[in-house]
Amino acid sequence: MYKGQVTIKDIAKELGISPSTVSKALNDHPDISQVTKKVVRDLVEKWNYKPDPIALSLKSGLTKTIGVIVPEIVHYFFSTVISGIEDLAYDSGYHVMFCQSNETYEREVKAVQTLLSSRVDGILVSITKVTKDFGHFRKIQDNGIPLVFFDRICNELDTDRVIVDDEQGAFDAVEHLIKTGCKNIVHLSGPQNLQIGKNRKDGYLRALRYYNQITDEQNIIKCDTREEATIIVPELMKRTNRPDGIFAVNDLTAVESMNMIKECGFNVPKDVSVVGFTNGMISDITCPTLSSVEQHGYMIGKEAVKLLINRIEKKQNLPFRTITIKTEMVIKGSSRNVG
Amino acid sequence: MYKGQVTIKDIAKELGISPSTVSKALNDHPDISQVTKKVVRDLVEKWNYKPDPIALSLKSGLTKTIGVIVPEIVHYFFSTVISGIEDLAYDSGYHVMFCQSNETYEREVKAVQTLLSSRVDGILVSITKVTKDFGHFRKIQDNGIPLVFFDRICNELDTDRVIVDDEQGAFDAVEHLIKTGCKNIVHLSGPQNLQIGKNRKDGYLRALRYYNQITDEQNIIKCDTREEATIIVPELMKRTNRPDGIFAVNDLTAVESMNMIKECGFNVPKDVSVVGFTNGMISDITCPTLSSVEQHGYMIGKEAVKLLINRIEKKQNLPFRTITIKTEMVIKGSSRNVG
DNA sequence: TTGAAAGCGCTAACAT
DNA sequence: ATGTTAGCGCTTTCAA
Repeated sequence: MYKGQVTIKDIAKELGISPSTVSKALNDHPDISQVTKKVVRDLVEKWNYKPDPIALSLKSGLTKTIGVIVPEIVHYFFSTVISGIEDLAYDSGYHVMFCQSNETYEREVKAVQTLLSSRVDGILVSITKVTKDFGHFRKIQDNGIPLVFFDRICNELDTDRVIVDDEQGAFDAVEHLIKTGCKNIVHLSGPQNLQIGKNRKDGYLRALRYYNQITDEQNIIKCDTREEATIIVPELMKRTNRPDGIFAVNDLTAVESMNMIKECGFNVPKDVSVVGFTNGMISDITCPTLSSVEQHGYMIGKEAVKLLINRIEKKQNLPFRTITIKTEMVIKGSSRNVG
Repeated sequence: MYKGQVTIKDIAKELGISPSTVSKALNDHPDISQVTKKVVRDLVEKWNYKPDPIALSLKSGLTKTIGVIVPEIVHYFFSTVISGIEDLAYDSGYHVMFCQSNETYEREVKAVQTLLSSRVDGILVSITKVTKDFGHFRKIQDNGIPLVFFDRICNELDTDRVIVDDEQGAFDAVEHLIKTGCKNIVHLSGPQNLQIGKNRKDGYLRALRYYNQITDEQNIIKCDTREEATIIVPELMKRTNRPDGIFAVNDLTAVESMNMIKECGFNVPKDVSVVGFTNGMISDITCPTLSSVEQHGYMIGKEAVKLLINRIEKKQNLPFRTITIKTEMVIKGSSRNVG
């Protein structure tokens, strides 16, 4: 406690009443007379008394804090989700504690321990690309702490979830490529242990089938980082059946693909159209600008918090819910325009 | 408190000893016998007892939490700083609570209140572009809470600080431009109420003078966002004394400048060299890649936490320190190579 | 060597 | 309408 911090006792002593009367007055308890309430409130105002949240927590067992675990905040998508989380959480009277897993399993486990040990009231998680064991998340549930997954979810646990309509988003992206003339579309895919990786691939495949294009396993390549794109895309461009469209699982991979295509002497979008996923800041600053699937990260963050706080504050065992956020195909310069 | 959470009382009861003995045993108090300590530790292990941080906080008055206020985490620089903060803080047994000011004064004030009301042990701040009144920060100090500014500092308050050697970084950038043949270098500057804006301008001017180039007020233009660059750079390119070099106050402005230059029909770096500041992720994915000044955000975060924790844990009134982090000119594709 | 009791700031059941 | 008391989980004198 910081020196000089006013407590309920100080107020009580000054007013010559008991601490509990002060407490009740502040909580607008019906027992307390209007005059007393007024006197108390005035002094509270004057002395700028603020209840100690620590003491409150000790009494209630609640910390009014929610924990968040994300892979990396450098990614535009996660930073927008975090903004959504922050805004709604603070508006709802909750604090937020962040941990980055840095895409490693060990850090993710450690983050869970950290949040658990600081007694957060609930936890929001987007898992790493490499998480295959979910024991640490089960521990959260065993502790009776509400858990909500967003974007990169875990299917093995019963929880609330907020997901992006990845399958439809991917379908829309590939449909756009097909409608603008692409006949040989490659999908640079994410890891298939992540649901989002699978769903985006499924959307890609559904679009090809829907428009009677041939699906070819050779056209689905695991490639979801800049580094991988640097190696893989030049190889693609050397194929005899060179792709005329690329649907990448994220913006960064898409952008690096564009760069590689240009470096190989081809034009984007004339020779090859490229579409990314996220519609982040970088998609606006490349040349050409990158057509991409908007994910509405801010809204995902808000919905996830809403679900979590609801779970924290209602005692009843509500059934688990999964909220799906619609995507939006944003056409920019890296894909040919219709017509 | 979550149901089933083991307390010191449970341990005591099971072992038929008193809670205070358990407490002392766990804190390795010399009074307690080795046998008792062993027995206590074994049961603690077995029952997975963890002391309640809330109770600890109430006793000690310390929350082992530090608060951080940054303008926006979507910016690469701030997200790297945050990573540094997080890593060192957690390793030192502290939790971290983030707030974004979104570059507005109101949000910044609110963030201070939020952190103060959650009783953090210390606060780390990088101020907004528009902050001109510092009463909210003074309040932090009045509460006796250690405060450390980083990057965007406040000069009106006596505090510890971690800053980037912006002046030298800017000097290096402009020196590089001069040495590679630029004769008419424009500086797209940041707001001059921020020390970093001033320092980068000063470094720009010092380099020009050092190399006997003419300094011209017309060549210093307040422009530190993509939007501004979209308007300002095309105008620059229409000047009769068209610039052959641009030193931008940040990467995003630099990148947008490159795009505008290209759109006006000129080549980067042949006609105009461009250098940014931050050396963030985007500087690697543009064409050409962006030459930029590396700021070492991760290290800034670590140093800031070090300073803060030191201040929190030492009772003595140490003199305030300012740590300066060296920058590094990273030459890439947007500036001509020497020779 | 161990235990009893008080207290951190607050609330709430139970007096008065 | 107001006060007393106990207790949240833990530490820390002080007493045994």
